[in-house]
Amino acid sequence: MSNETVAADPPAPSTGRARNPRTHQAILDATVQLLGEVGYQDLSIERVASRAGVGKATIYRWWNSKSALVIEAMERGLPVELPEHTGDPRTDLRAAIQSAVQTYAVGQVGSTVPALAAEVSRDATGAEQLRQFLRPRRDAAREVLHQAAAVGTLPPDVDIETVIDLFIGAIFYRSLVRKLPVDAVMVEQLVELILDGRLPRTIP
Amino acid sequence: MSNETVAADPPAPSTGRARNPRTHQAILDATVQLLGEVGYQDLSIERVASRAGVGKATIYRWWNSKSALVIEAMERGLPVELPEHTGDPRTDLRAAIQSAVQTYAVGQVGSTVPALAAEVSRDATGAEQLRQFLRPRRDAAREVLHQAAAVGTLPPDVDIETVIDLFIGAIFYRSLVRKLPVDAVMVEQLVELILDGRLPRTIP
Amino acid sequence: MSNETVAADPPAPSTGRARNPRTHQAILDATVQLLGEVGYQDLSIERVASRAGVGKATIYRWWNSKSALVIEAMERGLPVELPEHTGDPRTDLRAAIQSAVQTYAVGQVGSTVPALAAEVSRDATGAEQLRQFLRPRRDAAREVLHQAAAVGTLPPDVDIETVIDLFIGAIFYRSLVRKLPVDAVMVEQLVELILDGRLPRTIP
Amino acid sequence: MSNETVAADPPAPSTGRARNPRTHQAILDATVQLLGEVGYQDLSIERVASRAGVGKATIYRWWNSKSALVIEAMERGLPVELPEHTGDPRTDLRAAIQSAVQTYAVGQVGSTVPALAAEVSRDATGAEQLRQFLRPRRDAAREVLHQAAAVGTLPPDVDIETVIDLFIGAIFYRSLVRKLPVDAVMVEQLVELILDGRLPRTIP
DNA sequence: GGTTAAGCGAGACGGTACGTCCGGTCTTATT
DNA sequence: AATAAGACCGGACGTACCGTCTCGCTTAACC
Repeated sequence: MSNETVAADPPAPSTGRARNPRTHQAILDATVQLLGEVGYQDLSIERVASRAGVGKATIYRWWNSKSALVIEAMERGLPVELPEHTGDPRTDLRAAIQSAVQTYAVGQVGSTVPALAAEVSRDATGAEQLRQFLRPRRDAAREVLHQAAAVGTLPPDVDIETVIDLFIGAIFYRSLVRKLPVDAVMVEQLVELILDGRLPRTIP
Repeated sequence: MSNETVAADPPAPSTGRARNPRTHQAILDATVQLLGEVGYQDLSIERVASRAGVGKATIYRWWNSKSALVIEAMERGLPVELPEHTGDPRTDLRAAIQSAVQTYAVGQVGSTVPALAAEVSRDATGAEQLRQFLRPRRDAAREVLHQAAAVGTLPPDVDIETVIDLFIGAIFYRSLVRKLPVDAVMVEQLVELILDGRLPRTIP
Repeated sequence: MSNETVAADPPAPSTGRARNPRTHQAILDATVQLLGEVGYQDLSIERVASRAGVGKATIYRWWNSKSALVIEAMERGLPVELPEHTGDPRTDLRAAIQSAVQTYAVGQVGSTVPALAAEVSRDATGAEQLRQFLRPRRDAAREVLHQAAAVGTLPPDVDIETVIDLFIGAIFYRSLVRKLPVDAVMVEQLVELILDGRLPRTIP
Repeated sequence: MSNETVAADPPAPSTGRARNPRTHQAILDATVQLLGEVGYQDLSIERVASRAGVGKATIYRWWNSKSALVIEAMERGLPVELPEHTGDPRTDLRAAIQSAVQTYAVGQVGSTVPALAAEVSRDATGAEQLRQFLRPRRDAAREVLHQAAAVGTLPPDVDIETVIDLFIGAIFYRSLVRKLPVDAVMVEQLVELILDGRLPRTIP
């Protein structure tokens, strides 16, 4: 269901020296480190190579762009944390939404996504890689909503993908575009919107 | 209501020659042109200067970054289109949402916003500029929702800003991050969610 | 009289598989081809290997430098053409000088020699290889001059090596350094200088 | 009579900031230094830039190849030493030949010339630059031989250019191609050849 | 209305990074 | 054991821009 790798590995070579796994891990590690230290914009292939003790050409051999490298590095180095499943729709949905807040409004991943989105805007392959990267982040939420629909907490024909876009989009947009904090109140507003159809209210 | 200029004008010159308006317009025009031709990523100050027939230093004198230049150019060159006000909440909200779709999912502006969001993530001044740029885009929606709350279509204590984040976020995220189209169905889903508390449903 | 091979053969293999003659010929052939197509400067080991269908390491195993490879390739692939011996000193000397013109001012070999000379300037082994490569080219001239001294056309104590340096040097320098053509007039001037002690004259 | 500059300066810019002479001197100085330290082959534009404290692009702006840079650096940094003129043909010719020995068989210039000759072999512009670089080195010799022809020591119709090629070629070829030393004996052999028509003899 | 400071074009400049090529060395599997 | 294939580190290539800095010219603003 999830992709194995995001990188566009060149056609499997039938002969020749095998790919050195240590080298590749070093590159991915260096990428994650630099992402945390200087951010996506100031991360250069040259610095990754130097940090990893690797030739630039080795990086270009296996990844054809900075975005492809960063996506794979984040996949392996910053895995999605899956909250436990209780079975109670409200509890589980709240956990899923809080997980999205963690991802987009707190962690390293979120602040990198706008740059990736911008970078792949003229690159169909990159766009697909980005989609595949985001997919597992949505899986937990999807499962929770499926469960809720199954037990009747949500209507059976609810459009789950759009519901997910609703709360991830709100968190993403408020945090990364408008640069405003996303607090517990907003999480609760989103939970109530989805489970109760109650629009967000201001606190009196 | 909106800011006059986004640029950080240098210290007021007590004497000497004044800023040449023709030069500035040429720079902004060239920026809008290049934004359409090559996109934000490949737009360089050097190309803008060359296209505008202007020295690079003149650009740096009046704008301290590419993002500041682009924001001002978009403000002046790609003004927000304001749909007319009918007084019917459903009609007006639908128009406001469609306007957001136009902005983020169709036009030149939307595809630039992720890049701006990424660029200003480490720059408080830039973040404020971006917020001010986005403000007028929200104003129409805010007014519609105020009106709806006034006539009782929405609860009086509805959190209008969060409602706006909800539908702009969903459109923005689906279109620009997930690179999926935003169609009329989704617009209707958003209208019904806000006015009827009805979660999005799949089409049977 | 001439060396058998210029290459620094690795330590004599006491056991194991022997050097593959087909492979070696393919390498030398590819080298001669590329020398003609792109010249010495742009000839790379990588291209030779690819053209010959051979691994780079195989080349490095048998030749320790590009110059060694090229020298051996030219020895085998572009052999010196020896003019027939008539016994008449003037005819034979003229033929020897014309042969030098062919070598240095017309063929593939000459234009490679400056590059080799430059390359081996800090490499004693390479210098010796270059000397050995050039030796057979001098042999014909030496024999002609010996014969002339024997029959009294030249003084018995003539310094034959220096005489050879004189005419080869003049041809080499004018053609390859000054990039000027070497014509029949100059050949005759050299013949008369050596046999008659007549300095070169301008044509009236 | 001599060229003013070898570099292919871009068309004189009528406007804009003036070329910084200190920067250019620093580049030429660094080139001469590195030429002495590592030789032409291992001299890279990158090292010159780093040594001179200069951006690579600045070098490429004014010189379009390594050879053009090196030629101009040698012209300015390793000027030809002119022996004094006595009026006696034999003395002056000996001095001119010894000067050629200094240049080609001892100094930094000579060992660089084969590399230059090789590099410009497919480049007409470079070939012309090399010719112009060599010209002043020949001027002293030319004047001496003109003088000798004027006073009757040489035939009036002597082909002076070819005579110069003869002795420079012999020195150049023996020293740089055959890697043999050029001693006082050879100088005397060349003087006697030219002034007396006496072929070189071996020392008994 | 003459003086003068600033605006301005052009572009030089030191840097950083780009993406590519090649040099030499080293595995790996094949022959 | 020699080889074809090719991964790998490192160094250099020539180019594009960055943001800053002169130049010399032009022109508006103040005396």
